[in-house]
Amino acid sequence: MSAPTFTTRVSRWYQENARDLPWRGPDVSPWAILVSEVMLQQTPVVRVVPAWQAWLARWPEPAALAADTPAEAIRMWGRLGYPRRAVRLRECAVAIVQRHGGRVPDRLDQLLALPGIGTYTARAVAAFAYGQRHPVVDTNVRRVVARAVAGEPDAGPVTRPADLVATEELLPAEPAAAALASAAFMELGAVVCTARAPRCDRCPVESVCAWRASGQPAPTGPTRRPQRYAGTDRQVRGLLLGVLREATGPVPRQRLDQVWADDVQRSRALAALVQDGLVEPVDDSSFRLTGDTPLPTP
DNA sequence: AACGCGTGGCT
DNA sequence: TAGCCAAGCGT
Repeated sequence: MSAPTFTTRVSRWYQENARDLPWRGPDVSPWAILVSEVMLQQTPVVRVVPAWQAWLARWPEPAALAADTPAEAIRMWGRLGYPRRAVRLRECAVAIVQRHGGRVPDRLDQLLALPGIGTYTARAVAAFAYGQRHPVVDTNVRRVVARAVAGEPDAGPVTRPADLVATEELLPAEPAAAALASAAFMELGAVVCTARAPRCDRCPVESVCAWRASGQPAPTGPTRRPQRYAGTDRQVRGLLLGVLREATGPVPRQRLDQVWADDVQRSRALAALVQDGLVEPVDDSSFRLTGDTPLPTP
């Protein structure tokens, strides 16, 4: 398999089969793309679409979000999960205003320095919002490259420098074509070369896939320990936050006490929410989302 | 470097 | 049914 063949096939497949996702439109701002990338960190596309539209209708540019409270960001985040992302996204907007005059930066190092923006998201914004030639490597791309190029059933759990190098070698020289290829690799991993049940009969590179050629071996070695949820602090945090999100004023501690019986665990979870900037005490007996203000009396 | 961090749909 | 999983990041 040559890289041009592989990349050309996947790119052509993408141009004919890409899902019509709203952040892929022609007039989508860098800020809107950044917001989509943060929301898509560990949250499925179908749940992100409506949240993204509502978020941008309310905060069409970074300065608007920066001027609002963390509490409103947490509420708008809804049930996308990992609500620390909402707080960081607002902090990101503040940093964009302070450091970059309210415009999303186009330099990789400046993007990486923003809160909540890591290796993947920085490269995704640079490529998809600004058309730069950078390898954009997420879990889908790692899996596609591991299978099709290396012949391995799956990639490692984290992005390593070697993954960036391997993906960079697949990119066309021309920046716009490289960005399109990155989107195409991600799409292929998301809808065809999936983790559980790959649809090889619909794959544009089945005939050149190293994993397919070697008989599609199953993964060996230690499988990653599955993430538990029931009974964890995360579940308790979610329950506490659910109450605070719905509240219109300070929430008495007694009401929070009702969401979880174990005092030690509940207190630990609440303290962690405070530590993470999601929640703050109002006085010695009540709490609210950070910066929340009571509804004005009509 | 492994772990903590939400949520809901799918098999 | 109860895991398993989904465009990661920060520590």
